[in-house]
Amino acid sequence: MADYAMLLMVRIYTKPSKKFSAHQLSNELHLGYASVNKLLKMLHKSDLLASQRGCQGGYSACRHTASITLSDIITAIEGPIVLTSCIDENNCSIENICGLKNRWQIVNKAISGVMDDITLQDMIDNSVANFMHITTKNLNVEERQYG
Amino acid sequence: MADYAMLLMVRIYTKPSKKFSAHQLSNELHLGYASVNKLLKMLHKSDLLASQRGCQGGYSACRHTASITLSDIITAIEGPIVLTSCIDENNCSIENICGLKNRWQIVNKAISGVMDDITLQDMIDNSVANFMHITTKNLNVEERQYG
DNA sequence: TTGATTTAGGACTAATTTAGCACTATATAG
DNA sequence: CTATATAGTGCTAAATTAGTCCTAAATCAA
Repeated sequence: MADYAMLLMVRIYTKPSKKFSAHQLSNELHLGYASVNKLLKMLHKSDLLASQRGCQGGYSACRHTASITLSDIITAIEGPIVLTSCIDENNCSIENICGLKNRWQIVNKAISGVMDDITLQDMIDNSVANFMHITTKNLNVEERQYG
Repeated sequence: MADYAMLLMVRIYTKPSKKFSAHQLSNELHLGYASVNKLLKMLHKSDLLASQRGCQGGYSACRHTASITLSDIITAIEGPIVLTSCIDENNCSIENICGLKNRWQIVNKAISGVMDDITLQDMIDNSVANFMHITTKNLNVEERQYG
């Protein structure tokens, strides 16, 4: 679902001055109306979209694309990013036996960190350059395949 | 489940010369026998553990801890790491409308890359030093909280 | 004011996924 | 031969998730 949400965000933020109704987006992107409707509500609740009710209303951009991260969008739809249950909950029955909690926390921060680095602007701009800070920092991505 | 698998791996690879039966690990780590049994089979199938059947048999280390990554363990239990369905499957019905596939691929590689950088050795060693290459490269982790 | 449109919010249902369990076969040591 | 322990497969139940539905509230236009 988070990928649908990203698609909606890209569509709306590509034309920041326009208002988009759920019906319109559903038709344009060939996604089910009910799901689109629900996702838009969630994105608005997390302050990632402005909304206006009533006739001629709809959803629209409300922030700068560079200030919205992949993390923000995923969190809005799926809740906090947690690799293991021991991180945000305190219900791990084997916490004292396991002893890996602090290391999982670091791993989790590393993953979240990557998602914090990727902005909506990166997703809107279809150029490799916008991803260089990700690709060169973390891994061996062969850039030509995205050129 | 992947976190349980990691726990099993850490336990077994901490004493590489020993053989561990599923019953023994289940008791020691307070995890259900059936689940432990299943996970060990999967880890063996992915060549992350050696196994010996029969009386006095069990599972044991079969590789170097530095050559086993978090990626390996997660993949063994949960299959390929894919953020979005468009990445490994070809069943996305809106692929031509969406246009974000190549960017999702990069994001996915970034996440996988982090997990490729973390080894079983990192998880076994309970020191911050072993995670420095992750923490300093990717993000603003406050190191003191893990000291 | 009335009606059409469109979001807000919550509840409910159906589908999928996942965890947990059971059973049979195979291998090994004593 | 027997007890132990993994290998492999299939099934069941639980939990999660996707998708639907309904009612309320806001806005615009006739």
